[in-house]
Amino acid sequence: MKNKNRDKHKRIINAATKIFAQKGFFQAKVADIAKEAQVADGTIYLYFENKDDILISLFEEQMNRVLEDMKTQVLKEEDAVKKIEKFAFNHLKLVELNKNVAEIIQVELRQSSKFMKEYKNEKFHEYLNLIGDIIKEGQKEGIFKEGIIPGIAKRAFFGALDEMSRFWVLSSRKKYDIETAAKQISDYFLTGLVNNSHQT
Amino acid sequence: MKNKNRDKHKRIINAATKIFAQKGFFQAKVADIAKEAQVADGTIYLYFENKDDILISLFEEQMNRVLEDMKTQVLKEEDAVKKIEKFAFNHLKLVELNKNVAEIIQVELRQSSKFMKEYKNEKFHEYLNLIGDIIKEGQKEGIFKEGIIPGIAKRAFFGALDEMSRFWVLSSRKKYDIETAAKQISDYFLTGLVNNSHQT
Amino acid sequence: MKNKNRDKHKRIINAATKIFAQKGFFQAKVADIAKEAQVADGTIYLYFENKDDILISLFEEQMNRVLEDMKTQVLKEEDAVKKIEKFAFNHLKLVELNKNVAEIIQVELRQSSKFMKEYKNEKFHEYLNLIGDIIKEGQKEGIFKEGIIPGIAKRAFFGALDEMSRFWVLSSRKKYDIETAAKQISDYFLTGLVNNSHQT
Amino acid sequence: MKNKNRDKHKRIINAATKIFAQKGFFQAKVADIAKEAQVADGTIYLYFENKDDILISLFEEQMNRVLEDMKTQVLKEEDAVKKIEKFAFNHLKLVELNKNVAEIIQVELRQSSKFMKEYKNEKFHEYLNLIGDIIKEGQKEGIFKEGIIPGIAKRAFFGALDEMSRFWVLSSRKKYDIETAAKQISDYFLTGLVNNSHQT
DNA sequence: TATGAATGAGAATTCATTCAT
DNA sequence: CATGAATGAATTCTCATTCAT
Repeated sequence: MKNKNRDKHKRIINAATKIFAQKGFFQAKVADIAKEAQVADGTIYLYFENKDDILISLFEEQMNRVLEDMKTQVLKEEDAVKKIEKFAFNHLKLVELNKNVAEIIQVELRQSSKFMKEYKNEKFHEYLNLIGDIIKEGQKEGIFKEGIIPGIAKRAFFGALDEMSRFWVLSSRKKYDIETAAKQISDYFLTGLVNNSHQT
Repeated sequence: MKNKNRDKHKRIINAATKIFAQKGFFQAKVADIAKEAQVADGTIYLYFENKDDILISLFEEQMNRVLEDMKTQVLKEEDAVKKIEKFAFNHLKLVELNKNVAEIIQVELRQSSKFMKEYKNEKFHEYLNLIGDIIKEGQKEGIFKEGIIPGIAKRAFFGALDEMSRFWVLSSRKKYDIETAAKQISDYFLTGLVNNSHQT
Repeated sequence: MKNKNRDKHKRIINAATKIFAQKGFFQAKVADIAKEAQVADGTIYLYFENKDDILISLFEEQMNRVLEDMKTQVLKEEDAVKKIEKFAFNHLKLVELNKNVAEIIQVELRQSSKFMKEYKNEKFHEYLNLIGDIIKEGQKEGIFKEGIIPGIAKRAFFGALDEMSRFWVLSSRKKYDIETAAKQISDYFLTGLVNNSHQT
Repeated sequence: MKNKNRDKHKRIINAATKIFAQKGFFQAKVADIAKEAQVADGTIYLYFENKDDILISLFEEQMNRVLEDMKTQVLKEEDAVKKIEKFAFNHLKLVELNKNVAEIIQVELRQSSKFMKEYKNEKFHEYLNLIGDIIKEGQKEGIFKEGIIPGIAKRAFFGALDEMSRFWVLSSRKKYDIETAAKQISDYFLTGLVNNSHQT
C-alpha cells in the first residue's frame, strides 16, 4: 500500500519533471503530466494540492538528492582548492545526469519569487552555502585571500557554473566536455585569468 | 504622426517592462499593460503582433540600449584588465538603473527558448561576445593566459555577474554596494581566490 | 452604448431567470444561461462577478419590481381589511405573471443562507414588512385584535400565500383560480375558519 | 448481521441528515457523509443507489416518523379546533426537536421536483392531508365554515407554520417561543385577525 | 488610428461512483 | 460486506485576440 502510494507519487514527480522541463511550468498542462505518469487527471490531486505544489515538491525532493550528493562528494576532498574543483565538476555532472531537473531549477526556479511568494527556497540557499563554507574554510586555512567576501564569491562561482549549464541545457549538443568546462571555471576562480608570468 | 506612433509604441514597451517585471510574462495580462500604458486593449495589437511580440520587441530594444551603453563604456578603457573591471561595474550599474529590464531579462529571457522556439536571442549573444572579445584581446596581448577558452570564460564571467544581479533583483535591499561587488567579482576572475603569497 | 449594455445585462438576467427556474441554481450551467441569452460564455462575466452574483442580482432586481408593484397596489386601498385582501390577490397575481421569478424566489432563495452567507436578503424583509405594517395599522385603528403579534402574523400570512404559490408553481396546471385562492386565504386570516353562527 | 446492516444504514441516514442540513444537498459531498457516518465512501453505495437516493430515503424515513408522531398526537384530541391547535404546536415542536430534518425538508424538499423528476413526494402529501382531514371533519361537524376549501386551507395553514419554522431554522435564536407562536397561528386560522367586538 | 465590448477556446480542479483487494 | 484509491466527466472562469464603431 505504502509502496504503491510512493510509486504513484514518484511517477507523477517524474512525469512533471519531464513535462515542466519540456514546456515550462505555465505551459505544462496538468493533463499532460497525468498522461505522462499514466494516471487519471484527478489522481494528481490525491498526491498534490495543486499545480504549484507539484513544482514545489519537485524542487524539494530533487534538491534534497542533489544536496546529499554534493555534500558527500565534496567532503571526500581534503583542501579547499580541491573542493572547489570537485564542486565544479560535480555540479556540471549532476546537470548532465539530470538535464530535466537542471532545466527546471534553472528556468522555473527563477520565477519562484513571482508565483509562490511564500515559498522560501531554502534548499537552494543550502546549496549555495556549500560553496560559501568551502571559501570560508579556505580563508581560515590561509589558502584563500582574506579580502574575499564569501557571500559574493559563492554567488559568483555558482553563477558561473549555472550559466555554463544553462548553455548546455538550452543548446542541444555540448560544445565543451564536462571535464574541460569544470577545470576552466574552477581555474578562473582559483588563479584568475591573468597571466602571472607576464610582465607589464 | 510618426512621433505620436513612436510615443505610443514606447509607452506600451515601458508599460510592458513594468508589468512583466512585476508579474512575469505568463501572469501579466495584456489588459494590464494596456491600462498601464493608458491605451485601449486593442491598440496594443496595432503596434505588436501578439503578447509574445511585446516581449521580443522589449528585449530587442532594451538590449540595444544596454549594448550601446556597454560598448561605449568599455571602449573607453585601454587594457583588457581595466575593460573587465569596467564591464563588471557597468553591468551591475545598468541592472541597478533598470531594475525592471534586468528582472525581465533575468527571469523571462530564460524561458524564451520555451515559448518562442523560433526566436534566436542574438542581442544576448552580442552582449556575451563583448566579454569574449575582451578576453581574446587580453590573450592576444599576452595579459590573459593562453589556455583560457573564451567561449567558456565569457559565460562564466557573465554568469557570475548575473547571479549577483539576480540576488539584488529578487531581494528587496542590497547587502553589498555595486562598487564592492564589481571589484570582488572582477578580482576573482582576474587574479583568483588563491592567495599567492601563501606557501603550501 | 449605455443602451446596449443595459440590453445585454437584461438579456442575461432574463435568461438566468428562465434557466434557474427550469433547473435550479446548482444544476444550471453558466453556459446554458449564455446560450439562452445568446451571448458568449465570457460575456456573462463582463456583467456579473460570478454565477452567485447572477442569482443575487436577479433577486434584487426582480424583488425591486415586485416591491414597487405591491406598494402601489396596497396603497390604493383604504382600510386594513381591504389591504390584506388586496395583498393576497396581488401576490398570487404576481406569481402567476412571473412564474419563473416566483419559482426562483421560492426554491432558490431558501438556499441563500447556505451558499451566500453574507447576502442579507433585505428586499424580502421589506416585502414581509408590507404585511406587518398593514397589520399594525389595523391594530391601531382597532380593526385587528390587539393580541396579534405582527412579527408572527406577517410570516403566517406570507407563508400561507407562498405555500399556495408553490403548489401552483410546481404543479403544471392550476386547480383553483387566483380570485378564489386569494379570497379564501385572506378570509381565513381575517375571520377564521370557525363558524361563528355555530353553537357548541 | 441484519442488525449491523440496519445500524450502518441508520448511521448513514443520520450523517446525511446532519450534512445536508449543514450544507445543502448539492454542496454536501458523499465523502462528507461517509466521514460523518464513519464508514468508507464506497460503503455508502452498498446501502444506497446514489446521492439522490440518500436524500429520498432520508425523506421517507424521517417523514414516516413525523407522520406517525403527528397522527398519534392529533388523534388524542376530540374536536377539530383542538386538533388544529395541537397540530400547530406539534409541528413547531417537531421542528425544534429535529432542526436538521426540518431544515432539509424546508430547503431541499423544495428542490425535489427539479432534481428527481420521478420522485413523487407522497409522504408530504399525507402530512398535508392530515390537516385537510381535520378541516373536513370540522366542516362535517358544522364547526368550520362550509365555504372553506380544504385543499386551499390545508396548504395555507401548513404554509403559515412552515414559514414560521423557516424563520426559526434560518435564524440562530428564536424570538418567540413555541407555545406563543403555535397559539397565535392557530388563532389566526380559527378566529381570524378581525376584532369582532369592534364596530365600524 | 483608436476603442473596448464581445468572443470562445482552454485549463485547473472537483467529486460521484467504481472496483480491486 | 467493507474499503478507499483511482477514475474522468463535467464546469467555472480567464484572457488573448478580434472587429464593429
